[in-house]
Amino acid sequence: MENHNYFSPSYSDASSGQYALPSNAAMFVASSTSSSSPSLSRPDYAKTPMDYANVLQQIMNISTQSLDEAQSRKQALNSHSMKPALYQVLMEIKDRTALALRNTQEEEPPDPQIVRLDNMLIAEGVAGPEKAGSAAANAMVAAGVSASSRASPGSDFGSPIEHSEYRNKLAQIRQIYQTELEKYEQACSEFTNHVLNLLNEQGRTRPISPKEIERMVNIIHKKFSSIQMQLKQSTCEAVMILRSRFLDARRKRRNFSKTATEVLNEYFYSHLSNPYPSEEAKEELARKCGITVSQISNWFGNKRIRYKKNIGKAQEEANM
DNA sequence: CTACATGATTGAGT
DNA sequence: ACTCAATCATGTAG
Repeated sequence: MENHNYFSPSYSDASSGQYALPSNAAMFVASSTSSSSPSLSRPDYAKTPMDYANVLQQIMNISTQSLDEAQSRKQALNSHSMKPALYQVLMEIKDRTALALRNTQEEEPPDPQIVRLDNMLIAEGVAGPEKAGSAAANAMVAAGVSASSRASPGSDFGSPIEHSEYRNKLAQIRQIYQTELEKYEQACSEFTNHVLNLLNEQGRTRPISPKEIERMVNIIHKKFSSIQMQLKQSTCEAVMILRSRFLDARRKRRNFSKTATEVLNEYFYSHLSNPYPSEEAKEELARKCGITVSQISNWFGNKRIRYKKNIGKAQEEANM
């Protein structure tokens, strides 16, 4: 109850000092003691230039005060019975003004870009649940289909090596991605905690509403998620490069088996007058050779053009 | 390593 | 949708 009168002795070292309080401190005293001490309830502390001079003088004097004295004053102020109520009011005002303005353009939930990257990483088996190899295999099949028509998985000799190599690299990327992600998350929560502590600390000397804190946390998370997006972006790129390195059939071309070429050549030369197999014939050949229909089409396309070229060359030579 | 063979891709033409 | 022609990128024989 005698909290409020502790302001007066030290601040009134000049002449008429008992009103010369910092403005908020004055409000404090005024609101809590309006009836008991009428002189304090009047906000006339800044009525004359002299009062301003007083305030300034007192501010200047702060540096000469002893630490203990300042501490004890701080404590007294903090434990003032009206402080929570005052802070409550200030917080509400803050929420209604500044924060309300900025709240309007928040809440734009998941960034489509990051969703896209997430989906891709999950599809590639980099993010999401580990499926012990099958993820990589699935990714391979998917890649094959999307890249264009690919060979049937079973008949490709040499592919087991590719698979395991691809899996290894993918696992490596996955590993890096996850440790990095963990690091970011840790840093994020560390930083968030730090800020929360700071805000809690400051909450004792200035009004900070829970909403404000929440907003701050949101901002932090947004910043960190933009960093995460970069990580995801580069991981996606790495996967893409890996994919093109190992899955692009053009890069890892395998010659067809000897028997397959024999079968194809046999068909070609026995239908030399019209080397255009029908859809059914292609399917038949594909079955016999253990390759896909589109590979058959490729082969015949290449064969026709190259046969023609060879014939032309041979005739040129014959003419000479 | 070079030169040629070969499967796949691309773009134009129909 | 299919073919042709050119081209790419690898496989392989010398």
